[in-house]
Amino acid sequence: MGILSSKVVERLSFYRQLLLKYDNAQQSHVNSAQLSRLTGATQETIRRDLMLIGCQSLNIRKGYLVKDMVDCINKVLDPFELSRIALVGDNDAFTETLLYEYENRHIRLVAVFDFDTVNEAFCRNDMQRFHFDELHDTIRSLDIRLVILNVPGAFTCQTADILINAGVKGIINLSPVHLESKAIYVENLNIITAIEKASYFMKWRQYV
Amino acid sequence: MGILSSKVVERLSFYRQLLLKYDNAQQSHVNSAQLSRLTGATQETIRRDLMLIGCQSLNIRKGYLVKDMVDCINKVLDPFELSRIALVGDNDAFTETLLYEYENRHIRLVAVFDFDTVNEAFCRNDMQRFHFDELHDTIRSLDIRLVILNVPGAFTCQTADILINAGVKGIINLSPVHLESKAIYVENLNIITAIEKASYFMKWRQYV
DNA sequence: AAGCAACTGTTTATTAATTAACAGATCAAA
DNA sequence: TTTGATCTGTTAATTAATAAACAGTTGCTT
Repeated sequence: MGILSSKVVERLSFYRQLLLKYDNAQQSHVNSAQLSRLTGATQETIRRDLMLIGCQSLNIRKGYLVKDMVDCINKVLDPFELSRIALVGDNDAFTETLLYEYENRHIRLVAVFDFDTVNEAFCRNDMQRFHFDELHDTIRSLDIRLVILNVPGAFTCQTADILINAGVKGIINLSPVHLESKAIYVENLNIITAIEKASYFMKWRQYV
Repeated sequence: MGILSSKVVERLSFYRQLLLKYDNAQQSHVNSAQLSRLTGATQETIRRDLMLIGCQSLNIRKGYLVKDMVDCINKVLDPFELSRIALVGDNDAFTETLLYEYENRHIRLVAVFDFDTVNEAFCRNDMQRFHFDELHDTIRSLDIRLVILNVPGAFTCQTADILINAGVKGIINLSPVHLESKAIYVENLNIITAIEKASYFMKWRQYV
């Protein structure tokens, strides 16, 4: 199977997030119409996405088996081995999410870097807190490849340099300064752009 | 001029963020090749975007006048009147960004809601801190239409309900539970999806 | 003032993504 | 066992987005 497009990967991630809740609710099957209602994607898009990853319905009248679909998506999205990630610039909501809500055995938050002292509320033996000063050395010694960067824009570039220099290969950049790199993978989630986009479409669609 | 596509709006926001730094650096002109290098978009895409909003180069040999381009983008992206926004679930980096880095006279952070007590570091007379208990009443009395939702997934839906009920017309959802609404504008910036996407492409592009 | 170089503005072509359409398979009910 | 409703899997059509191509204009240089 070849590489999938960015949009397909996004949707697969989204389907799985929904299905994991479904699974807990003892719903054994799901069809494309139901998924369409939950996701906003059309039925055809969903079936096509599943076709691309070789996920087939075994019971054509009831739709897809939730467990099967999750397994198929797991095979595509989960890294081969444990991926240790770090959060640079604290955010209680993210920390809580990554530690307690995101139960993916293949991806785990192992370090949080901040200026502040330790926040006792979020301490586990498999997750440690560090001061910014320890950034380079800790990233290197823990062999962290993927980092969520959540610092004010004034620190974005210098922090990114430290990270790349310490061996990081992917940055999810939540800071308001756009990062661009050919050497590593960068995903910019720019809050300023999000606000301006929201304002624009709220104006046009006359929600306001 | 008609409504622009989501991608064009995103790029315009991005161009402006770059140009505002350019402007400070006393660079009077910029051409599409330079912008292309900074943004990753092709020259043609950039020229086409600018054409769409009626932004023209007055000096065809030097490229676009930075000031003019910013003015053109302002006209398209900035709301007619002051847009008061709120941050629900604190995040020091975002608060700092929105208060001190994002100097847009048309969009202003006026309220932060959190469980914690006041963080003295971020207090200004035009921005106030509130407890979650005050969410509904404060949103309504301050007439806030756009909110950044930054809470753990367990609280996403109930908080969104309160917000919508209080008159909010747009939510930028940073929590790990997808929101979908036909009544209001929703922009999901899902950190779980971002992580899974990054892992996927890092694997395929062999950055790891 | 003539010629050249640089960069835009716009049209046309190409590629990507989404939606529509429908044949085929299978389960359920009568 | 037959009929029919339902939902998939896949191909074809449409739409959206990007990239290429190039004519046209202007300023700079000689």
